[in-house]
Amino acid sequence: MPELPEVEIMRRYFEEVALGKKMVAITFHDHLDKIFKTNRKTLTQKLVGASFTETERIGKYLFAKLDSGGWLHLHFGMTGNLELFRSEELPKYTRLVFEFEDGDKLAYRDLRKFGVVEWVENLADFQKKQKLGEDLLTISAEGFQKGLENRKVAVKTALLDQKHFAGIGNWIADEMLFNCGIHPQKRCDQLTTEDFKALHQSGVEIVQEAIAADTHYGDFPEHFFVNYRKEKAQHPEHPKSPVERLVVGGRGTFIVPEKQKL
DNA sequence: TTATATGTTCGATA
DNA sequence: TTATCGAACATATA
Repeated sequence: MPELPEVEIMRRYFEEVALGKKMVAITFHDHLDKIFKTNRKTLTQKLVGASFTETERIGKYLFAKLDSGGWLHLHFGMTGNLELFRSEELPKYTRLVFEFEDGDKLAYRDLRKFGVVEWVENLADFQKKQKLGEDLLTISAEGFQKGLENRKVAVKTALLDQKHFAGIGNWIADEMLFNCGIHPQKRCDQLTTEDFKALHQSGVEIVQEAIAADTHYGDFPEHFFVNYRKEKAQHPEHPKSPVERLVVGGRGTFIVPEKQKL
């Protein structure tokens, strides 16, 4: 589910349902423990008895501050999300539950277990160590260009790299490249300043619109290219140029050949 | 049975 | 030392 817009939507949801409420227990439900980069014992010590006081988001990384010190970092991988519940039965694919004093329970769910839950002391240090760039919504057009212009890799591959600016994922990258009429395999260092400007603007617009529309995967504004993001789909503006699938940087990539040429 | 999936990391190679 | 590439991770669905 989660690229920048959906993580932002989850951040807002997290604020609504979890902020300011004391945790009375947390329970773990991943026998591999792969998700928990901080061990169970430490997580329990940090969380139980504490409350969340505020949230932050950088790209696809969500953080919630603890009144006991430090932050909880949540990453949702490819298939993670949050769900408030009160029933005895766990929501499907629940890996961690936060139990609050008012009886609410918040499930961290993640089918494929590519997500991460961990405690971090300090956000700036974490960002540095993780080589996590500035959020796409706040980086300047110049900063955006700087992160890309000298790279020799395919532009799509560079857009997915989180180290210069953070938040773009596979469908947003395709959406931006379609909007700008740029072929995903074009090398970064072949692009013009106009291209970089257009990509930056397009990225910000897509993300803002997706957030405003409260978009979840499979539920996008009608004019988004992602709705035609499958092999042989016919985009209304390009009826004679059916959508083609390529693999770029190991990721499935969709283009309208007539509009995006190498 | 094979291919694909919204993300990131790690080891090999240049 | 840095940049790039491809495989790997775990699970479901078509």
